[in-house]
Amino acid sequence: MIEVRYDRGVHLPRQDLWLDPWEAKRFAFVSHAHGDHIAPHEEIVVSEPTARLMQSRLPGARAEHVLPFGERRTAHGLDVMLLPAGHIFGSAQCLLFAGDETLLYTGDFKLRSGKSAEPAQWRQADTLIMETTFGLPRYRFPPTEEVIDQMVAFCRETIDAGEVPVLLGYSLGKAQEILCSLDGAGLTPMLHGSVYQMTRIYEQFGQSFCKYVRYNPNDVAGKVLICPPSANCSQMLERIARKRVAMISGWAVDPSAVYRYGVDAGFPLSDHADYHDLIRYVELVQPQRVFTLHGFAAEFARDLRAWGVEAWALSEENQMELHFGGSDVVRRSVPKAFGNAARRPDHSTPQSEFLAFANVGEVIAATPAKLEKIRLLADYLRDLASEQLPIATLYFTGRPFAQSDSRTLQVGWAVILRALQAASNINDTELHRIAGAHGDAGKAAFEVLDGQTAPQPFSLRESRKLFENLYRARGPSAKAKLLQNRLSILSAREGQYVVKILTGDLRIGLREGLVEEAIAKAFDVALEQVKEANMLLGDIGQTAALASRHELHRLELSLFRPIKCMLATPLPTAEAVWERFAGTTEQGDRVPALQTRPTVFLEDKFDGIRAQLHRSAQRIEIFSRDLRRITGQFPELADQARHLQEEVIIDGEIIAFEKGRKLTFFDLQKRLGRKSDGEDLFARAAADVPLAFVVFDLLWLNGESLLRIPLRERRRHLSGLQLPSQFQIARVIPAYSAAEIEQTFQQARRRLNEGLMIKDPESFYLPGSRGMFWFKLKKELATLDVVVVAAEFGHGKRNNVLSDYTFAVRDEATGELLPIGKAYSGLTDAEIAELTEHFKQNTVANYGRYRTVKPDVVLEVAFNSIQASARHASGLALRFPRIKAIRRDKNVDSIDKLQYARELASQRGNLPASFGRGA
DNA sequence: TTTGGCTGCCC
DNA sequence: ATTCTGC
DNA sequence: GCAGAATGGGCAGCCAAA
Repeated sequence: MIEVRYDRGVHLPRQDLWLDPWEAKRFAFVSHAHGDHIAPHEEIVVSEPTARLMQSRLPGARAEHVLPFGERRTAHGLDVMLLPAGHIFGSAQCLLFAGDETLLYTGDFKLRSGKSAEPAQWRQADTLIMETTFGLPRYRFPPTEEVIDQMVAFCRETIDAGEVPVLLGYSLGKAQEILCSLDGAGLTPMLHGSVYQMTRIYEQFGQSFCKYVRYNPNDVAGKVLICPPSANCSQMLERIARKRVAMISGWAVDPSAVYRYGVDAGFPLSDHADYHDLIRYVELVQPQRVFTLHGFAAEFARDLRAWGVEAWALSEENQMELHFGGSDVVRRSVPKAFGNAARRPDHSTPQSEFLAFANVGEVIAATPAKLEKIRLLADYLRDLASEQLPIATLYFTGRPFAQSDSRTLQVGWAVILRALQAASNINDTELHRIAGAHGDAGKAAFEVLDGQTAPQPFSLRESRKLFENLYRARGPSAKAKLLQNRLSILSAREGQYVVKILTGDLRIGLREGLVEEAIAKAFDVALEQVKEANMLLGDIGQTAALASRHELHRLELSLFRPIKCMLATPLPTAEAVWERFAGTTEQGDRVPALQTRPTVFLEDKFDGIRAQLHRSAQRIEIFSRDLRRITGQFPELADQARHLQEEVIIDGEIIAFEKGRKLTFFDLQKRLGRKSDGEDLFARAAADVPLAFVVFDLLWLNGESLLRIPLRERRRHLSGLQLPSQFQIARVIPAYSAAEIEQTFQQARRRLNEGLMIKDPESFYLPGSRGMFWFKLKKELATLDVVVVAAEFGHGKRNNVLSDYTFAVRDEATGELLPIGKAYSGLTDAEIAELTEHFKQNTVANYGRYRTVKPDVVLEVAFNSIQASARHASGLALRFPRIKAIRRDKNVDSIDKLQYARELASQRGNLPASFGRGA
């Protein structure tokens, strides 16, 4: 019999024919236009409509065997016939004649006749390879007319109730089927942009639809909105206050689908065969053996075997008993072919996956438009095979390992430079000239390596291996050696991207946030779902993998999976804070109507480490702000948490704390990076720097998430907890005016705390969001007038400007100018440009990227605290220094004196300026 | 054995 | 941490 | 308003040079 294999697509090795392969192949049959895997194939067999659909958005030459339906033809030496598959417009099955044997491959198919696809046909075949997305008996779709009637009724009822019906269905195929179904119902469909585009393409090919309009946010009333599933929970839909959302999908026969998709209703209108039709199809084709693909392939094959038909599941994914078919995922989205030139590898090193990755990075770097970046990345990710997808996705966040992976490489600039030098054989001065000239490790790597290496193909899997080996190697020398060995056999572009990942900074104007958006776009899933999954997994690669299989919904918030912190937006004054609340009150939706004045919750802002503690009866973990597990750093707190009565996730701040003695962040820091191996640390650390856990939020209580109840309620639950002695609840003070906020801020400062947190009592806990519900008020301690004594070129886009200034105060005793800190932040690009010019003309000594300058530019520098330090010659250093202003009115004779800075430093707790100089 | 440089992680 | 900038 | 880029001080741990 015809040999059939599976390796990310069905392969017939004797015929050297691939059926819907995921990756570029020499010769392949492409069943329908959902596929985005077409472009790279060298030679394809397709139906005419599919070819035309492809041609319309994938111009360019490739060898195509365009075959009519129902006629036996020869293509590439093979004897084949295409039959309509009924899935979407143009979808085809492939019947292969090999000697006196036949094989029928269905692709995605359905038996019921749809309104926008050719009805399916069939022939007897010896081997049947069939798509079995809905291969469980419970997937039995009701009669189509019945479903359509229900759907129309849903739309009518929704409109009659003054709400907007929203129907979710894939842009290509399903949406047009919906559109046809609404024909004659007296409803006006309004199409989401992507649906609109697809529909227009259908029309170009002669399909006609009922009257519809394009999405217009101001005119949704009375219309039926048709959107792709990804639009659910999107901003576009959020804006429509009164709506009812329905998912149009075969999965809707499952009653839980409504909850899983987060919609109001579901209608099982499917482009796939249901269980009954799958069985019927096997009866029609009368095969001697069956191979099943996608969805419940293993289950369906088992059922067939029970009926006496020889049947086996083909793809490995099927063994996992998914609820969602892989085929739906991988092939659903429609590709954009433009801008893919980058994916064409350099011909010098063909087949290098890593080069393809790097080239995509280059194209993304080249466009400033965010949406374009997202699109480019989505196109790349969508094409990747399941093994490559998680790796490349991770790299686009600039990480060699997942965020939840605690491994660190210990490879920095020094190691990279050493490896670059050895790999390229250039001399030290030349290396430093190049490194200096760019101020960007990646660019320097490119220039250093260009033409100096003997590139070999580098797969993504090998790249992962490289990072793992770099981790394992002990010591900078060993790491540099390892890196050198690899760099010497990479192209310059690949070397550049290896270095970019090592430095943790791709600098292509795209980071985790946009990578999440790209995942959502690539696999047509909701952005919110991607973000939540990424947070819970702590692994964007895995997130992408799950998204590609539409399995994100399986992830749930749970104990010991850290939640991203809710963050606060900084504001400079109490008035500015109050405006945010008072301002929204007038529009009237944030604060309950019964209150005449808005209430805000005030808490002291503690200067410690943000921490999230998860506690069950069996286990306790503490996570840092970046979701790193830091339980080992605070053993006594973890130990005490056992005495809590409940299962909780609490959010708070770990501070250095001892009764009667003010401890600072500085004290706390001494405990921070400590290695925890053994009980001795327990006693020693605790004795050194005693701790307290100040709790200000409760996110989980006895099996239930509290994220989506108001802060007010969460606080109420929190106050009911019995806390161990080293835990304390942050005091909340309600306030009703800017004056009260200011007064409480001053009190917080007197309590030696950093400042004030101002929170909306009605707000939910929004993980990872720095929204308009939490604010922080933190004023500068004081400002110093200082003079710039040295300037440096910056990095990245500040490569060619002197953006980084070292500044000094005057030591009265000796008359010297003593450096006290550095800063760039606070100046606009224009000011930096101006100062660059000035310092270039007033350079005292030029050391390349660093130069001392004539001390004549006076800056007003703000900071939050000042303390003794060996970092600068003044013996003092500033915390959070930033430039307040260029004091053009001052000269070097009127800058602040060292003595004054010392006084500030010596004040207890660095009280605010008003307590110091009396200003 | 001490010290300085490097790295990562807190703010 | 802080701040600015482009989308 | 958000995401990204570019920048600050200071600690502990680790390795390699002194």
